[in-house]
Amino acid sequence: MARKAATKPRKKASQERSRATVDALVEATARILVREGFEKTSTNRIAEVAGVSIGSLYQYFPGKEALVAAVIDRHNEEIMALVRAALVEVAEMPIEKAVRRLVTVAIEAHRIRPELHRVLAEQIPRAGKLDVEAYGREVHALVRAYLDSRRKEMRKLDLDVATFICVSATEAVAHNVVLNQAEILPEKVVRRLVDETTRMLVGYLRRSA
Amino acid sequence: MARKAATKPRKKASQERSRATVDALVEATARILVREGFEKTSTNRIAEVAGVSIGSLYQYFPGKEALVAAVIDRHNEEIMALVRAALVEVAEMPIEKAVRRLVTVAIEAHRIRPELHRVLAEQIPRAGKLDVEAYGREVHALVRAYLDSRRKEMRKLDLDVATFICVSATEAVAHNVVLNQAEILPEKVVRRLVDETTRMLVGYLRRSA
DNA sequence: AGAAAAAGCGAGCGATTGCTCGCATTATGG
DNA sequence: CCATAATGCGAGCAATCGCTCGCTTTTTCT
Repeated sequence: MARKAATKPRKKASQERSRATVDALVEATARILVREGFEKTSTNRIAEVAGVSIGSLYQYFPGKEALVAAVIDRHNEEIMALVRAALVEVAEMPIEKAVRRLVTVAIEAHRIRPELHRVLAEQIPRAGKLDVEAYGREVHALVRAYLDSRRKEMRKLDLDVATFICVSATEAVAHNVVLNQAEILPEKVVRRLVDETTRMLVGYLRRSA
Repeated sequence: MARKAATKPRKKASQERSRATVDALVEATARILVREGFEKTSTNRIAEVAGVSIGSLYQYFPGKEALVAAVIDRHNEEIMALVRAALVEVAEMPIEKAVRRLVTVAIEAHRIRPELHRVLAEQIPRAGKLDVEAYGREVHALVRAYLDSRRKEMRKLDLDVATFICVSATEAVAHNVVLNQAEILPEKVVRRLVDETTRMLVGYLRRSA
């Protein structure tokens, strides 16, 4: 609180070409994470790959964690863009169609950058955890709102519990589909998994036994 | 292949008190992981906390990765013991009871050492990945075998796909229950989650639409 | 008892890491 | 056109890391 390093604001926004520098640094971080792993991701290496000096790096980022956090945020934002769009698109659909769409999107979202996703999932640093939780809460709220709006088509259920379970299950299937089989994913199998997951969720949400 | 360091077998089994040394090292690694995080987990620190010299550490473990892998293995083995026992216990039960039991055990298993589980889940090192996959395959095989034995009570389904989805969903719920809410877990809510998850899975597996 | 093997020790090496600071280069605006 | 700010630079320091090696202590076996 007291000090803020007057002469060296450490982390400053950009006005001109500095934007490019920041982008290059984040992009380099992502590439190194994917191609060399988290352990090899040092600030010196990042600067080198980005074609930027370490001095410049520290003008925009307070440390390695900040770089990695930026990569994570970028990736999460891409995913969230898909998810948000899907939830809007789905707002007026009946649950069967909606669930199918959402499950499909969940898998697509996890497939945006499989290798990066894998690294981020497997070698989590430490920071950014709060942000991830924030995204989680947002998804929960959005899905909950949809389920609430379609209450009439469903059995009596505890909205929060149902949302929690549906979101967890969907994420898990998407996550495992991308992480376990990775590259070799016959489109047929994916469709099959979407069908089955949809069946499970719809069966769980609908009225009737 | 060529060299094996004859005078320094590096990683040797134990005969007497050395057992205690190895245990102390693994236990110290776990404690540091939980209390100081993965970054602070250096071989020097591990030796210090274990009350053992670095020299001794390197007599039994080829490096930091091996220590962490040992902790992971230990933890996974504890979990697998519960899971294996549950699957035996459940072998003769009808699906409703069996699923309820398995979901309960999944949550219990994730609760063995919540903080350690969290660290291992959040700050994975790199090694041991193969072992984790091996456990995953074992669970898959066991569950698949159970489902196969109860085929008559269920609708026609692709065993592998159904197993994959059920295991993924159950693990995800258990995982999130432990990681998200962590300490504050009213027993009532847990029961509720078990009930709902069971309902979803049984509804998915049973015959009838 | 004594010798050999097993276990334990820790100073200290070479390498790497995160990061600073003084200076050079480029843009902006009066 | 030049003063001032913004941006970029990179040698190099202090700290830390993983790890070795020569040595002492303890145990085992005869």
